[in-house]
Amino acid sequence: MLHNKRVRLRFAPSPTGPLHIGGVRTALYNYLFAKQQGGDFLLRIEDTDQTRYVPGAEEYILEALRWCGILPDEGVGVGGKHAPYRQSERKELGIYRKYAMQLVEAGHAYLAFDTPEELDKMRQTLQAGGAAAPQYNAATRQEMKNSLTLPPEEVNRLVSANTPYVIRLKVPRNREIRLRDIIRGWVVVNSSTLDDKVLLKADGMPTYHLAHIVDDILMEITHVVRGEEWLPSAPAHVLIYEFLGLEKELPEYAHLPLLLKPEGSGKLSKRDGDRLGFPVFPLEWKDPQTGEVSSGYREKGYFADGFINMLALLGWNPGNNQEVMELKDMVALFSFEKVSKAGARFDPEKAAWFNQQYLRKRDPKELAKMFLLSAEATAFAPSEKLFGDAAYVEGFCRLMQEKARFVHEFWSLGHYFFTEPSVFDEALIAKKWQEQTPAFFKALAQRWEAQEAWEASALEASYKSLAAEMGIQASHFNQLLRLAVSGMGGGPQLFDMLALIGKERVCKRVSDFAVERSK
RNA sequence: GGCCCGUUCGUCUAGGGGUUAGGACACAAGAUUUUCAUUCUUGCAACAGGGGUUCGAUUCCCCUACGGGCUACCA
Repeated sequence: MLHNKRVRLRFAPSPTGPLHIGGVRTALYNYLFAKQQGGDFLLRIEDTDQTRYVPGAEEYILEALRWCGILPDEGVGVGGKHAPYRQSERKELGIYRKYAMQLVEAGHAYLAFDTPEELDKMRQTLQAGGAAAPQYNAATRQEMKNSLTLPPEEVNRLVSANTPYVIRLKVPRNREIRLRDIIRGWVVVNSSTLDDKVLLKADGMPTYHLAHIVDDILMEITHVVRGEEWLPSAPAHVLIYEFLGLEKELPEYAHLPLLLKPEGSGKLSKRDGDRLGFPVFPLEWKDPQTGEVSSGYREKGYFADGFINMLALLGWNPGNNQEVMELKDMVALFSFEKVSKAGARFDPEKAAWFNQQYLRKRDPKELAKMFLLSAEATAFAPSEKLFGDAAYVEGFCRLMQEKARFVHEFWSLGHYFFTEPSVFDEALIAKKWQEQTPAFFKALAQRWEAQEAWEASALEASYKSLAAEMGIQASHFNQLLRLAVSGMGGGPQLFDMLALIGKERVCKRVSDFAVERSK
């Protein structure tokens, strides 16, 4: 398994629905390693099961990867020298049947004519007889209807009569199969526990087991990185390489730990969806059949880079305590040796924390664009010219990004920057109210009306000196002042906030508050 | 049931024969910020259990328990 060749990895999802975050993570690890090694990352679509095909799923996968910044060098959507990259199209090339027949001719596979009913019956009788696992294997294939038990003339007759048949792998009995996994080390399995896997289905389509190997060989894939659910069948895959005489082409394997349901037990599934209160999909998805909508990280306001960062660390770590890192850092630091073996549940709180970290790093200009697109902003924008003031909106975002975890929180945190506060925290007023409040605030409004330099430090200075002149303790009024202007008790730095909101509105609100509340 | 994989704070994890078992999220307390959801400091909190091997095991081996995956003409 020496690879002097160019490193090539692929992500090969099945278009049976939206990609969930476990799939995104698999794609990410493939991408990270490929890029680190200066190799290629390809996207192949494994649509060999016509019964499970879901319209829109492939487009979803492409868009999700694009949103995440996991861009294929080659594959569906970008093309490349090994096109086509969709297995349903590759089937037309006849490659899968060719390899299957090669195995049959070498005596490593055979034709099986058993109908689904006959298979059912076999499994039932085996189970009734107390067999541990009712499998089509070396022990049972002698009892079945296949090219191993039927005379050659009969096989020929059935084939020319267009009798449906599948091609099965002839798994030898009692052979030790060894497989090296980069993450898990050597995995040893006795071939007797494997069944005679179907390689080519009756409809002429290959199964996953055949298709992915044929394509990996043809596409010169060097590393197979996939979910742990494939580990049990990996020995069969090794056997196929061997039977094809291509042991030398055997890729390196890395079976990734699964992403577990955030609560309860089992692997994270597409069904979990919003039941759990947070998305399991990168993008929103509408089921074409049921019309049911599942939320996505993008639509929930997560930044793609933060999302990817969070996902990368679910099962991998860079070997130091660094957590916040960009894609290029991950590319530099990635290694399969640092991928953990056990499945991981993820913590929605941590996901939100990552978003907060990325929100802090964002340029307020970019945040302003996002904020302006939010539902509240678009609702108020037509009637409020402040939304058109780029510097103002940017200043607002600069203050908000220190407070929020998501852009969509900006509005509830700071709507008073754009609209007059209508709801006041009465409990806080009751608690903080001082006898001199009306007098002080009226005087303050007057002084600020005449304020020349409308900036935070100057405001603070005049505020304090006025209090001193009136012989009162300024700090007792701080929160009330904030409240008079915003309606609430918490927010950004007080004088920064007043500075941005502006003289006219601050003075009016402070004065109105004094008048209203002294009644 | 069978086969395979796994098991360090509540969660994500570092570590690895001798450590005060480290970090992050969450939680709690204190500080500062005039507010606070920020920031800082501190605290809480883990090697599944039992046997070995060893001077010494959380680390290596075995067993058990628990968890997960697979057991389709699905991927």
